[in-house]
Amino acid sequence: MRYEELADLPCSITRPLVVLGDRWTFLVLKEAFAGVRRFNAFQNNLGIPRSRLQDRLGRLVEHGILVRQQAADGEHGEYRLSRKGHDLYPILMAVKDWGDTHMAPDGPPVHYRHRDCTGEARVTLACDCCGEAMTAHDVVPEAGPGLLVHAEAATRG
Amino acid sequence: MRYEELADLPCSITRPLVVLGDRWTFLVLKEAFAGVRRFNAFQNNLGIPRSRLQDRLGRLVEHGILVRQQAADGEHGEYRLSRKGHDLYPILMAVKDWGDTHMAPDGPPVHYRHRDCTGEARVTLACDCCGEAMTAHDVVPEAGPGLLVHAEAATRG
DNA sequence: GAATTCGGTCTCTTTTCGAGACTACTCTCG
DNA sequence: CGAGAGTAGTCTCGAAAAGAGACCGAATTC
Repeated sequence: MRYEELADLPCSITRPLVVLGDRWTFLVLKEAFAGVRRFNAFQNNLGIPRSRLQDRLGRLVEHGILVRQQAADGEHGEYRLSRKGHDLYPILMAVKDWGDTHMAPDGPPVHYRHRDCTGEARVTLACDCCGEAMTAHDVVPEAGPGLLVHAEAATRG
Repeated sequence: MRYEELADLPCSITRPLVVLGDRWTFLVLKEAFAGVRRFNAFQNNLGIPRSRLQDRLGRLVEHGILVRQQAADGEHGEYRLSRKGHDLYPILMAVKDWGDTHMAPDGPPVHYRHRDCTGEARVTLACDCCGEAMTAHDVVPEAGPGLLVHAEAATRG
């Protein structure tokens, strides 16, 4: 089971991707952000095989990204985004920005507008200190605490 | 081939994900952003099966995300990020932010620092008009030009 | 000229995926 | 009550994709 072991690496890009990186998971999340909560709604909107959907929803619940709620009034359960799941939104919007730029020859299919404003949601990468916009070229990686802990554990273990 | 057909949908989240959404592609890109350019380097760093890597690199080149460069001085070729590929960086950094927040109990393994500054790279979602920070709750979807063109094509076809 | 390196291919086994039938429970309506 | 519909979830089985690792050919090094 080599692939799953990647989740043990001290890398904050790799670890999420081991959970989220497959055909359907991000698409399921996209639907969740669009307000979808019922099993059949996910299934109909995406055309995902039912057993696959079952699997993915289960994994997302397991990781605390979705929360299973048994609706009060005898209705069927619902899958809702947790706080942790909600925090995934910038990832989807970053994907959207890229899609609009590079895969939408006819212009954006959907504008994601700011409520009560003419503007649109846009993802930016910036320095949290000086606020300057950044690209990959401006970034210098540097060991952080999680790496040291990991190295110590590896030495002991 | 139902899954690939998702790429035809007028959705700037779905379309990129059909290309990028699988086990390895984002991880390959992460390596590319870390400066990796050689086949064996990708393979060693990730532990990805060689045939799989071959496949993924090929697809990324096909989509103009990586560019195959035959090095001038008889050396082996290299895979480099195109402009289009380079534009994927915010997605990876958004994943990184989420990973740091939710999957790094010992703190971030790696800081992505702003060159010549004490700050760190951070992804933010904001309104491109008023500049205010946004979350999923502040977003209202609205039909854009790409959707209309799509609808017309569907009507004709 | 033997060994190595490198990118790449091939083969075979295992895993995952996809399609759709099937189950079980609830609700509704006559 | 009993038929029909809606919903969530399971099962089966053939197809596709992934994984491990051997193999190949060209260039490079020793």
